[in-house]
Amino acid sequence: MTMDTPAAVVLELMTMGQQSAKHLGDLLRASSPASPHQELAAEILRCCSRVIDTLRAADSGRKRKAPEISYHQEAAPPAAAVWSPPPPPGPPPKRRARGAEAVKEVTSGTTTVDGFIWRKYGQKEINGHKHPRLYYRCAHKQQQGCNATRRVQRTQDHPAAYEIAYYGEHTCRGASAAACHPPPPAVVDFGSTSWGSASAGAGGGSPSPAASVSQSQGGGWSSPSASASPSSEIGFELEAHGPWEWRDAAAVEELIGAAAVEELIGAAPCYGSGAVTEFLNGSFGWESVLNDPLDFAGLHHHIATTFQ
DNA sequence: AGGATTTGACCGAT
DNA sequence: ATCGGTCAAATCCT
Repeated sequence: MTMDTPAAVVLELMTMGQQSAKHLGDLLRASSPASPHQELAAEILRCCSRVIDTLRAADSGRKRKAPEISYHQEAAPPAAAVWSPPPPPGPPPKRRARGAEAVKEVTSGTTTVDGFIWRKYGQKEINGHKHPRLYYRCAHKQQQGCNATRRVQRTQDHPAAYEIAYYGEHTCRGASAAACHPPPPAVVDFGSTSWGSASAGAGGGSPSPAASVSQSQGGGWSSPSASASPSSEIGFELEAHGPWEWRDAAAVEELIGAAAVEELIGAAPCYGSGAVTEFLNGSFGWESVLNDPLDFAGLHHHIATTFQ
């Protein structure tokens, strides 16, 4: 891997972060051996290590593991989540079997931004659940016959968290991916560690009560002001084969997670070798990259920041 | 007016 | 028989 790829940039940054976290842990241990903050430093270290491991694994061409749920709020979220395998050949069943395999994620965020435009088509009270389950399908089902759907269920124990199950493949993302995907995020303000972007709100009635960026009707996108105030909450989502979302400042390390890494690898635009330095001083040219539909046509990459 | 969402009904899976 | 996923008419919103 070379520094020519975003993955390489991420790897180097994460390695630096890993060293910093280790240093922080040492400092905390030295100043206060019983400090509970050491665990925090250790957690950061673990996150960095996971990202690095994943990056290297991805670089060696390893495939992702079987589907699993990613818990954004949990202390030890799994490193990866994937789409369900492609449906078997033949006409798709009109109704999927109960408990059919799905890609699930639990997000603590108020927004559910995954780079796709979803249209709500149903809502149902579910036994044993206080909150109704919401049903969405890809907005491009009509034009492109995309069969991807998702189910959003507010979790019982964490009302602010949503469990989202994804079914089916986005057939609209192939040759006409650009038509399916919203334009890439417009603003990235790395200089203040706030990552700006368009937030989907998915247009389809996603549970996005606090979405800070609106999506204009018809799939158009508007962007947050570049001068928006910095945020302590960072939302970042990348989508390779499934949706990802991190919306917790404490999970910034998770932010550059496995999906991000694979995403960046998939993107593989060429960056200069000084990218890390540029990143750190806030001058890294992400914005132009993110605004270049050519780089993102085949990608499902979304970066979101909620300004508070 | 056209598109998006809501909501009751329908129907297949269990 | 019940549950849950989808349909589609009604309604809302821009």
